[in-house]
Amino acid sequence: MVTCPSISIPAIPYLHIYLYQLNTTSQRPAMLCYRKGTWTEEEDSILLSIVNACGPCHWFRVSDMLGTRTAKQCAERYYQHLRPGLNHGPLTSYECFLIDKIILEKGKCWAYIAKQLVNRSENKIKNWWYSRRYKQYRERRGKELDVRYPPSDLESSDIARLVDVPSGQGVTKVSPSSMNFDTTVLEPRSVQRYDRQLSPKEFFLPQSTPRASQNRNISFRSIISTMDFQNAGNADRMSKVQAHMHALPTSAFSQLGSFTTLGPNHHTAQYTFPRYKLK
DNA sequence: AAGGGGCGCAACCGCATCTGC
DNA sequence: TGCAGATGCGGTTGCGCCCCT
Repeated sequence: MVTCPSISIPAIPYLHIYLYQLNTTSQRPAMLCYRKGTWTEEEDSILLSIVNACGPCHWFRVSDMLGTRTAKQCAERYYQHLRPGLNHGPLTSYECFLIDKIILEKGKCWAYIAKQLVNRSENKIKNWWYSRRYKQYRERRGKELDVRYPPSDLESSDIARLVDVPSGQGVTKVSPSSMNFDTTVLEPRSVQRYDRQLSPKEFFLPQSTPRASQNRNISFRSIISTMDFQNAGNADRMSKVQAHMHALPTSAFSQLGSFTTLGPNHHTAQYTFPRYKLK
C-alpha cells in the first residue's frame, strides 16, 4: 500500500487506490473524459494535493489521478498559476524594462525571461508583451506616430512597488531631451567582486564610483548594470541582487531623486526609476 | 439600461525537444 | 540508433470584465 502522509485522502477520493495501481502496474486507469475551460477551485486543490504528494512531474499520472484534465493542462495550470511563490501582481516598470532588454539581446525566449524575473510565469510575461505590442500597433495605425512611446501602464505605484515604497512617493517622468543615462559597463574586476560572498548592502554599492560607495549610495542604475552578468554566465547573480533589494524594508531607504532611461534599444520605451540610498 | 469595443488574462494548440527503452 | 511517450515552448484564441457612448 502506498502511503501519502502529506495529502488529505478525503479530498481526493480513491487517491490511495490510484497511487497503488500506478506504482504496481504500467497500465493507466480506463480512458477518462477530459474537459476544457476555466479550472474550478476543486480541480485546483486536487491538483495541488496530487503534486504535493507526487511532485511536479509525471503529468500523465497526475492527469489520470485528477481525471478531468489532460497531462498538458495539468502541467500548464501548475506552472503558470499554482506553483508556490508565484507573483500574480502586475509587472513592475523594472521588470518591463528587463523584458525589453532581454528580448532585444536574446529574442523572445519567454522561458528564459521568466527565469530572470523573480517568480513570474512565462504566460504573464508573454501576455504583457503581446498586449503592449497590440496596443502599439493600434496607436500607430490610428495616429501615424513614430515608434517612440511612453508605456501608459507604467505608473508610479508600479515603480514604488519594486522597492516596497508606498505609492505617491515622487517618481517623475522626464522629457527625452533631459535624459542622462549612465551606460557604464562594469569592468571584469567588478564581476569578480560580485562573485564573492557579499552582504546585501555591499551588493548594491556601485563598483565604478568610489564616492558613491563611500556614501553607501545605491541606485537602480547599479542593478541594471548587473544585467551585463547574463552575458558572462552570471544569470543567477542578478536574481540575487533583486532578491536582496526586495528583502530590504522601506524604512531602510531614503530617496535621492530619479533617473530616466530609454528602453534597451533606445527608441522604443522610456522608463523612469527612483534612486534611493540606504539610510 | 444596453451594447459594443478595449483590454487583461487564462487556456488552448501545434511544433520542438528531451528522455527512456 | 530509432521510436514513442513525455515535457517544454512560443504563438494564438477566446472569455469575461470594465468603460464609454
